Amino acid sequence: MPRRVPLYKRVRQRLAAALEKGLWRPGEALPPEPMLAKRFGASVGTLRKAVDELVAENLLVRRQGSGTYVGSHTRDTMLARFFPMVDRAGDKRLPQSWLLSFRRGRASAAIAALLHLPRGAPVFEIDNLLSLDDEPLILDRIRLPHALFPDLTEAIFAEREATIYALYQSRYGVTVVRTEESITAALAEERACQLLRLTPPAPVLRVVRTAYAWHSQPVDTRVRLIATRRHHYRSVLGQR
Amino acid sequence: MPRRVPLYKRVRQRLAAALEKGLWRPGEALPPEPMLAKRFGASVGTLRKAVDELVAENLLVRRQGSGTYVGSHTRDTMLARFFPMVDRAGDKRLPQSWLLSFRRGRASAAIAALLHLPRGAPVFEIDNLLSLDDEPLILDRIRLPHALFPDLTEAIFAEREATIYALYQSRYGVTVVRTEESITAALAEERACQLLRLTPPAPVLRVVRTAYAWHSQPVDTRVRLIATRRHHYRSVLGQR
DNA sequence: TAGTGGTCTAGACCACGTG
DNA sequence: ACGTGGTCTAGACCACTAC
Repeated sequence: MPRRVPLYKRVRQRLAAALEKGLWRPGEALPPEPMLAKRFGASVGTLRKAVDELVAENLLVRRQGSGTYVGSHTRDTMLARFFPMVDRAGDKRLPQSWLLSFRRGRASAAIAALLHLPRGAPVFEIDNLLSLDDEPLILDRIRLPHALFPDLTEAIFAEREATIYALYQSRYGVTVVRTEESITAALAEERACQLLRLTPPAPVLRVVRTAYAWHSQPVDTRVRLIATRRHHYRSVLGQR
Repeated sequence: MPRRVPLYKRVRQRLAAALEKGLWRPGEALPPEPMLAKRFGASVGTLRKAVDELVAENLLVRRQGSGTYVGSHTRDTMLARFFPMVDRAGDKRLPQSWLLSFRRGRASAAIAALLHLPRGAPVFEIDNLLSLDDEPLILDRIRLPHALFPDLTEAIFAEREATIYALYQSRYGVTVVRTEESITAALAEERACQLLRLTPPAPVLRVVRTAYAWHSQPVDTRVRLIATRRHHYRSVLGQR
């Protein structure tokens, strides 16, 4: 445990806290750097070092000549940061989404552990099918805590304008910053084969994905079956 | 195309070129920052910004009070950066390696494309089995270009002291900085089932991994079948 | 104790974007 | 033309490591 916390780390923390509190909305510009530096009692150089870290974590975006902005979940950031599937040519495109079912339920032991909830806590249970070019690609079984999304309804979910994460951010002030996925190989069950248009015995990727907001707060978790006929999961290890 | 390249970017390039040339060996310390700054005709602050970038890419490692060192492939870096498999508890351990076969061959069209070689160029063809706790986990079919590893023999490969990437680095001066993996689901063939101790029909992860050195120079490529009985592939998307 | 990288400052000038 | 972030400098002091 470091006794002495550097000034730029403390500035970083205070800035992050202000962002989390919603002091500036997603997409909105922060005050100019000299003003922020004065407010936090630091030099511009030190303030910049704090901002550098938040930019590296995609919480802030710098635009030279214009300003520093609060990061927001657009289709582009979604595709670049959270959608791992590429086609044979290595290209990415956002899939179409098809809502299969929307229910209220209670968290099982496994779901409760992943979402850091008490067992039996109310959750939304959503089944969703993602397709590219009318070919089914991903079957999602999503669970999200009632506590974070109190007034969510099937209509709100189905009629969202952008991605699911963008809905979390714009309507509930919850910003997903990281997801963790665990990938195994599995044989698709009969119903999954029908929905994904596969003929048994069909091997699929079985991905358990949990999304987190700041402070590693779990936002949603899903079990995802992926048909890798024409697309594959791309993973880059090492630098960058 | 930027007309004006910032000084710290030019310093970064010259530093990276010196590293690639092997001016300092992996694990060796660079000269102190004030001396490097003077050599490159920049202030210490600018030199530090260049070093920051190379540290972020894992090419350099800073140790306060001691110096700045050339990064080297230890078992730890291997595990942390290039080995994606974790057990149920989320823990990682390096697997044992078992050499199945070592041959000389010619690059097929597919291999040649991945390794940026002319078709038919000489390559080494290595089959390798990775196990954890005497349970087979990964079956690797590795291809590497003769050109990069001219005097490689089965004995040198089999009797290496550390990891394969560490061998590339210490004996051939080739440092892997990035790998790209494409993951699909597949059913293991009969021989793969035997080697991985699976009973058909057995779903496995089929991973095509290509490793790159600086300038995106391909170093090796492998087709890897992974049995996900007790371990899964962990992938983190978004920040960090 | 000497030498290393880590933090912090103050200020000058540049490149870019917006009006 | 103005205001923004981007680059670059010079120097002071701190924290850590090695001897």
